[in-house]
Amino acid sequence: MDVKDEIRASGKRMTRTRRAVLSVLEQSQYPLSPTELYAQLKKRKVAIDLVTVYRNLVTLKELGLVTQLELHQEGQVRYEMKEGRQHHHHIRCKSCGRIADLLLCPLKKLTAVIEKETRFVVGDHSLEFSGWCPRCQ
Amino acid sequence: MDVKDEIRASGKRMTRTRRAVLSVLEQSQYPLSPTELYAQLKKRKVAIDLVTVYRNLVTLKELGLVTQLELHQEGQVRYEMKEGRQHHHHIRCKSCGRIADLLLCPLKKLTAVIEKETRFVVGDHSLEFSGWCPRCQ
DNA sequence: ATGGTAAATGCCATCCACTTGCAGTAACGA
DNA sequence: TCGTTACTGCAAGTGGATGGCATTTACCAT
Repeated sequence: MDVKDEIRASGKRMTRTRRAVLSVLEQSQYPLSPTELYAQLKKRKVAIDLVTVYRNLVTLKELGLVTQLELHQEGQVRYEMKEGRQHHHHIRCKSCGRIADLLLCPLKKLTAVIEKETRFVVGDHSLEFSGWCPRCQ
Repeated sequence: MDVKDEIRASGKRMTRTRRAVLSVLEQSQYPLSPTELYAQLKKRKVAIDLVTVYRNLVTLKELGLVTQLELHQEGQVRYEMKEGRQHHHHIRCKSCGRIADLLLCPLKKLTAVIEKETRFVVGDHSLEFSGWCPRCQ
């Protein structure tokens, strides 16, 4: 089942703009904010409104095709394709803003501890680091 | 060196509003957003502007007296007193928004691994969980 | 191939967290 | 008590994100 079928299966449609949004996300090396994504689309001469970018991101997130993340102190949200990638986290450079993937997740065993400690049922977690990238050190 | 002295030592002043902001933060059981803090102050009949709350929080953070945190998907920032409390994280209820402390931090040993993997120099990290609190399960 | 219907879009206005400018006020050391 | 300057309050401005609504368009049934 490819992306188009997944979209159709939920009663959504594969539109010109949605295709463009997916295409930019697929080709990006790092998670994009709605504004950055919009700028990329403009650069490619795609006619689209920023509002439509936002709405498409919401839809794609609901469908589980993209992951939404918030990086510490950035004050904006970012999206990346989920597509086969396994659960991971990020580190962001405090100086230039560059974002890199971390392939580790140290939290798998932690849920039980937290549930015992707090009596919460644990859902998601969010973990990210900031620091200084090789170029900015 | 008490709080007032720390403030004075940096050339700042201990004003009526700053005292009130500190007092509310000290008595809160959980981290407060600027708006919540403002509401608390109003309830106590403190004459203060929301802008002043924001500016005081910036100052207190710069002085290292309070910690700023952002909880996943909340779209706002929160502050809590640092005052002797050790490094910790939080869990937030997806249903009612209640926030609880986690006394653990599993990341102490992780810095070296990340620095090797990414060649970043690691600064801070941010970790929080969301889930369902006892009352909302 | 075409027409109907509901999803999707674009444009507009709005919301909300947060910031900035500036003139007036007040903390506090001299 | 006085002078310096940090601080405050009010007003206006930013920027990310959302909501309303008329129009367009995807796509399935015919």
